[in-house]
Amino acid sequence: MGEKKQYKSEAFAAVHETMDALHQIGAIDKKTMRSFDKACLETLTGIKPEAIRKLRKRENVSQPIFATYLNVSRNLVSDWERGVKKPGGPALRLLSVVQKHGLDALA
Amino acid sequence: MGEKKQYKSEAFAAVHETMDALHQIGAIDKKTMRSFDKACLETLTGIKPEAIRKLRKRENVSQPIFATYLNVSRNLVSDWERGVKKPGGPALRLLSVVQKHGLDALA
DNA sequence: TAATATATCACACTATATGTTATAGTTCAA
DNA sequence: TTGAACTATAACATATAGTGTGATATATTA
Repeated sequence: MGEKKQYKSEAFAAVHETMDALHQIGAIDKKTMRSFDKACLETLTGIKPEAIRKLRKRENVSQPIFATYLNVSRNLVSDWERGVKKPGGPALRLLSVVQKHGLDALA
Repeated sequence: MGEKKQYKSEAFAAVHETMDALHQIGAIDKKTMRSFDKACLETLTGIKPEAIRKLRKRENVSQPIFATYLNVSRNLVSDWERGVKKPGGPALRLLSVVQKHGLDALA
């Protein structure tokens, strides 16, 4: 039903558009559509402390500024980069988005 | 130093570009630049349970799919929408991004 | 001198994960 | 039409660890 998903690549997104069109004209059923969607969803892996620091420096911002973007405390970013604490769940998704599209994607 | 920030509006972003250019040619110093940046950073407010549900329905996805996008558990989305639990920090930022740019922004 | 960035620590909180059960709607085949 | 299988959602309990707050200290920078 035109559900928006998250894909492993733009290629997957393109394929999904085709699948979606096929579904809308009745060529494929809902169940097939659902299982297809699930297969296309991306799985998130962890990120290493140094990778976080590199990412932040790539974006050329300080820890406080970086923290404000992600809506977390400044100390947390410091802890992440030193491996004291590890980002998970929503924070991991945010970092992934920044990796792919930059901090501007959060604006 | 061309730092990338998060702005309250596109107008702010435009103004920042100008400020950035002025800084690069030495018209303004680093300190002024920093304080300007801080003033432009957006403050995140909470989001009501119904707003989360509306947002998800606007994106036309189920709770499990929505959860996968945000990289949270399926039950958590249910709890958010019923007001049992409230998203904060990184999760709030993610929801804000989806509100402004849609789920595709997380792809 | 003053402001900023970063590191570091202690403490408390709650957001989140995980697992389970139940109900209802949908799909598909017998 | 019936029923089995799958999906979505709600609901609850438990445990974890991610996160926030506040403070201090050092080094850098305006």
